[in-house]
Amino acid sequence: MHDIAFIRANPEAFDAALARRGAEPVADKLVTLDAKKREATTKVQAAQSRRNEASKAIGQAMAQGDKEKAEALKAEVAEIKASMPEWEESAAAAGAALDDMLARLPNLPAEDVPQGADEEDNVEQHQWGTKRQFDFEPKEHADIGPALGMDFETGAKLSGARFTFLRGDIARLHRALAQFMLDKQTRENGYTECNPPVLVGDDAMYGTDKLPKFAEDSFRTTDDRWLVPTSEVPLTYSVAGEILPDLDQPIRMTAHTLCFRSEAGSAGRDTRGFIRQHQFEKVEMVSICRPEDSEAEHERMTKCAEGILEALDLPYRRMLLCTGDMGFGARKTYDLEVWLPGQGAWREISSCSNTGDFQARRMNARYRPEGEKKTTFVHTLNGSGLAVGRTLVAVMENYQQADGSVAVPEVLAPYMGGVTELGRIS
RNA sequence: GGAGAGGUGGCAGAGUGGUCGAAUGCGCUGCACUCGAAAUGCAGUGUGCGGGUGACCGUACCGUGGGUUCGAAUCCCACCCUCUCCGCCA
Repeated sequence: MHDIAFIRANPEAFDAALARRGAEPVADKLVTLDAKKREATTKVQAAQSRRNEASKAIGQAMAQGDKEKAEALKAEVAEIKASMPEWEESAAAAGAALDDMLARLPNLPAEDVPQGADEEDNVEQHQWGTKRQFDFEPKEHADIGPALGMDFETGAKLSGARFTFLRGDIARLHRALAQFMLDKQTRENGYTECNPPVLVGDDAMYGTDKLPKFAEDSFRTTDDRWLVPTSEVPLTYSVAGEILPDLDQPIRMTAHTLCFRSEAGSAGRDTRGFIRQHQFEKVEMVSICRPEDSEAEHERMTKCAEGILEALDLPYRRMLLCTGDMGFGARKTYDLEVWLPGQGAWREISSCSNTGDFQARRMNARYRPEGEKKTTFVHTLNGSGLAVGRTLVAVMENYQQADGSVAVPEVLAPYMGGVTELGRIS
């Protein structure tokens, strides 16, 4: 959500920033609606003021037993009241139109976000690790998976396309990855472990900018709740409506949850394999911080995600997303792309975004700076640390061996109960 | 799911149609007293929106949304949430 006061004061700058994302200029329309709303509101308030005054006078007149005066005042109030609905409706209509427009506008990109149309224009920041050399032709995870217990057919039998049934040590490895990530985020990176609901109401989805634009990308329950597309939603929304006392330290939360996405716009993309599922697991990081701290926090968060890949010895590169590839609510995003030798491609495994005060405005999350009377909107950040399913894919492809087995990364040993390699099951 | 009770300011808690944005207590902030602290006294202490350079003014908000009324924290309706008991249940 954007600050209408800012747009009113800087219409050209607003449109220019929006244009970087390929959006049409709207400041003019917004300012007009805003003026309309405020004009009507002022009229309503003036009428209310007169009504309140007269009503008090009626009370006094009644107390003094002056019925005549009271009746005269009542007539006056009736007249005032008659003029109110028109302006009330006008104010409400303009306000609703304004809110609706604002709610559908994406966040403005930060200044250092490169201009671009799509992922082709993202800018690589750095690479880490060395791509493994294989003395055989490395396979894609979807080809080695079935023999190891990654059962796409049973997933499809149960639930349709984009569902997978894991069985045996590969299921355990999947669990081990999640445990490992969560432990690292909590023990080393200072995030508080959370276990939030994954069914949430409209407010939580709206506040974290998943609604109204992306309703068709999420699953809805029959009792009008939403299956979260990411635990960013419950973690971030946990501070909605709050006025936080101080934020000397950012509030850092992490959770390992199921995530659900209908993948409505992705027909035909990544239909094979475990990359794009309707249901997947993710360890999420969320930070709530002061505006002046959010840039540093964004860098820190991205490093926390990178730390997981480094511990697993998975080569990756960090991409700074261009204006055309950034998500709706982000003002700046880093994607981490892991190297998949089977596919011979870099694939997104984490996305860390600074949304600035965009979500905070929607969900009214503020804090009071030390010694100040005014409240300020917080900044919110979210990042994957990491997508568990995709990390499993990366481990499979990077740690595969000539016989189709997969070695277990050393750091996962404490979680694997002595299993050092995934072999064929039965 | 059934029955009952209840949702008021940071917290506790009064208020059941008229200067109520709301008593009182606690907490917090400032000032006074003190060498300092405690105790005490005095003053202040919610949020949004609109207007004004500003002191400030107006307006809305007592779970949420409607309604009745000249006037609603207070009456009516619907919904949400919490608590107690019963039922069911991992």
